Amino acid sequence: MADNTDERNRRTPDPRRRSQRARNAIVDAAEELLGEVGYSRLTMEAIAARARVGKQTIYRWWPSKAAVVFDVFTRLTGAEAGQPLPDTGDLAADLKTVLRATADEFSDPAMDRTTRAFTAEVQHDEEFARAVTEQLVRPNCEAVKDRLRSGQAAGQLAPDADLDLAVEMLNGPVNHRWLLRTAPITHEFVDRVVDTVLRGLRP
Amino acid sequence: MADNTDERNRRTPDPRRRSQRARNAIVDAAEELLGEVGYSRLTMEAIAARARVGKQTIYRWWPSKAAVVFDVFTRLTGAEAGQPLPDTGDLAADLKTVLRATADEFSDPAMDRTTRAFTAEVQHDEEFARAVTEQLVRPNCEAVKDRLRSGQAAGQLAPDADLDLAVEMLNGPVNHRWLLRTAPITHEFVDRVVDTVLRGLRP
DNA sequence: CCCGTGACGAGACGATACGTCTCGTCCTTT
DNA sequence: AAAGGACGAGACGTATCGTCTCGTCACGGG
Repeated sequence: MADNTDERNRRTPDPRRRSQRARNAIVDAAEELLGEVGYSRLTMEAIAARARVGKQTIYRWWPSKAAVVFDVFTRLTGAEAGQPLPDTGDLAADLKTVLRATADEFSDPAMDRTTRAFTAEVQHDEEFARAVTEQLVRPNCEAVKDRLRSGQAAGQLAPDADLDLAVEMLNGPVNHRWLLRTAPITHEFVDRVVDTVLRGLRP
Repeated sequence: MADNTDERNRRTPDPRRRSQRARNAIVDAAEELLGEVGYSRLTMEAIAARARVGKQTIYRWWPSKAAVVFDVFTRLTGAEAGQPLPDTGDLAADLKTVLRATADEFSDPAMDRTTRAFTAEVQHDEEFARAVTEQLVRPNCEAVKDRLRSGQAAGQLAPDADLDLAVEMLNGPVNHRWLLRTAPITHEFVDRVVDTVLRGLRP
């Protein structure tokens, strides 16, 4: 406990000296390979080789394969996470806009593969699950909830409507359909989900 | 192409000669180990050792680790898959009964671990996903749909209500909450889901 | 009823990928 | 200018994979 200087140096490298070149090369390589061979056959060694990087450089900055893929994902989704929803005054239309975009993302093969890798990892790594929830899921849910709150204030939802429930009822069906691949996720489908939820929660 | 007798003998062993003892021991061992170390650290070698079985005996009858866990799962859920729902005349009550049972299953640690293993595997194995969908998901959805149809005939749902949509809107939110561990799945939650969906789809 | 086919338990085997480590080089901070 | 440390490269021991090869024994067709 006393003198952990050695250990700290070993465990927490200096971020200021981190090579941005290597970092990008690694995430690039991971993204490419993810598309080529899928998550389960994605290996750290292949990422290192493709990125022309020592394996240690990966392990120095990322604790696991999942963490690397996490960065691939956040770069794909960009700054969009937690972005507030449009507010045109028409609650249904705004929700449809967002959910349609989600549907389109799910239909994009690259995004699909990455998101599945992700979902799988969330299942057997609870720590990773927490990170994903905090940094991606929660912000998005909050953004939707904000828009719902504004709609509620405008009298488009019952004053006592449970907004957390509403969020889950909007996302759940879309997610469920994608997860189990029961049917394609069309705009028509998400539109109907929105309509039904709003109908169920209106004043 | 011509003479594949050798290959056939090798590839398709005689099911009549299959050892029931070995089969049970393997599924038992897999279930135990799944509970002890989790799916990602579950190995074929450990299963074979615990079951006192040659590895080849596992590979002879199951193509993958996922397939073994599939059998663990179907044995846990028992014959319940595809069972018709109760029909007391009160659609909301019947749906709540079933969804509460689902909620309780999700809360059982053993079931939780197995189901997560499952969900993860469904993500990176499309073939496996098909098997799961056909043999577990579809029958359950159909059972719910049947009950909804009967409720629709009784005038409790709009005549033009989309029953496939309804099924997904019932299961989706529960599944979503469990999947992302956003909040505990209480009876109150599933009750509200049922109420909201029925309200959204009533005549 | 008995022979032969083939499933069984056990484990050796080569192949992969893991995560750690050790170099020598070169960049960056002080 | 010096030093510390991140870098690329790859060797290393370990773990697990899926296949294979034994010798044994039980089942089922003749």
